[in-house]
Amino acid sequence: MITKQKGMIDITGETSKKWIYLNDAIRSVFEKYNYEFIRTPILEASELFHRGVGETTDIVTKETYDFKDRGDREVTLRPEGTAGVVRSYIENKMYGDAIQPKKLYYTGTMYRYERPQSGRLREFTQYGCEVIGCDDPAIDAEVISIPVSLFKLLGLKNVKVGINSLGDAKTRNDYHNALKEYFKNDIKNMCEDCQKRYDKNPLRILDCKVDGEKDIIKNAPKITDYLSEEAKERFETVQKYLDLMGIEYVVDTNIVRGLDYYDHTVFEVMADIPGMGAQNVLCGGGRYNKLVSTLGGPETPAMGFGGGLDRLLLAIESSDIKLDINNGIDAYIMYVSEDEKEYAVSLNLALRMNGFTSDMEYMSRNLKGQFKQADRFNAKFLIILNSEDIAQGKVKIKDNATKEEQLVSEADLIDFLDMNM
RNA sequence: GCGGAAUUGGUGAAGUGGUUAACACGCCGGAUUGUGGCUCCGGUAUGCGUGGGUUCGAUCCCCACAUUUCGCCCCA
Repeated sequence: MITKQKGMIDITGETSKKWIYLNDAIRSVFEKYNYEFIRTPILEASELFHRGVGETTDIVTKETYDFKDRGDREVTLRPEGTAGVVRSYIENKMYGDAIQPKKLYYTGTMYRYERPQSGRLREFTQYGCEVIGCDDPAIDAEVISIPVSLFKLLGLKNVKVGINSLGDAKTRNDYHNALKEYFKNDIKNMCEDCQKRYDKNPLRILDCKVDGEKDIIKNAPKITDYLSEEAKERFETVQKYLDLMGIEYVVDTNIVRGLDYYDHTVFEVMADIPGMGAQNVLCGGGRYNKLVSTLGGPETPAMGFGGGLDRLLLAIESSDIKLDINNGIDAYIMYVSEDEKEYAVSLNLALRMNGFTSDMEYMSRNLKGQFKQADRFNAKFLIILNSEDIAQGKVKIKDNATKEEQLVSEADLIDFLDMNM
């Protein structure tokens, strides 16, 4: 048997209904925020991610699906959404568009070669947005509010927003050095991972799961102490707008994010939901004012976020949230004889062309079986064909809730269904 | 990439080195000769993750691989 690839999933049955519902909900929220849909390729030049996401990030060094195509081009399956959108922004010269800032949203599959577990797949679906061409802190707050609105509308509780500011490049550099200085003498007593992080990314030491509770980490310098006056004021303004929108958040100076391009505001939304395991970050994002120029475009500030659709679905399911999924068809057509079946075939099409959701028997079941099938489809009306009725130009319709039956003439059938739907 | 656990039919699952691998749900049929959802009865076909090995014989023992899952790393 040929099986699916590791870390990739089939979405079927009940799950696929939830999947579509979530996609609709996401689209609807972005449209209310006046974002424009953008679709970019899944396959991009490898260089885009190396330059964009960062040469030293884990995502690029050990998680990308890199390969050469038949034309010997170095290509990569996108591990995240932002780089491709920014590439498109530059390539299509969107900085010249009349409408600014560009507010773009996307959904699509992303690929990371990781060891899969619950909530972490090799092929996963992300939704997200990018606001390019605007440095207003109110945009930071708007972007943060999007997933918060989405989760609220879906009925998700126990979600926490954490925000932080990474400042500009100088701030990060100063802080980086300050941390190294601070941990210099004690790093040898800390866990193996921390020792690796010390060289690679000392910020990561701060949210270590092994040493995280030790005083040495708790008393470490905080990045907010290294922010310039402007950066600090900017961060406070973002918080002011969040307060004005009534969005609850905590300032968590340990939020770092794994992509190199972030500066100033960064944020995460965590699900505090049992059964979510270690993969409890539902979405994350931040400002990236240098990325557009890094990728060869004009100096252009930008802000965005990405969220995991698969994780959102997990969160919905483990929170026992009932989504308002439209289950059930309008009519199920039942019959026994061949001439009734012939009538059923044309009636079925007529119903569909008139806007009803309908289906009919195809498995040659007996009537009892057809009733069961109709119940499985949650049919509102059962149309039970009978040669004698048909001969008189009538069909029998049974309301599957009230069990009332009545004969309706062929000509009145559509009107009857319209009135009773 | 590192460490642990798991893998029996459509589903949930018992079980054993040896003729037909429980039980339950589901599904199909019958009682009910064209009106069901209760009940009773019957049926349910390439079933023991895949490939090797040990053995007279393997679903059960051994090895490898695959997939899933939990944790780490990291992240959505």
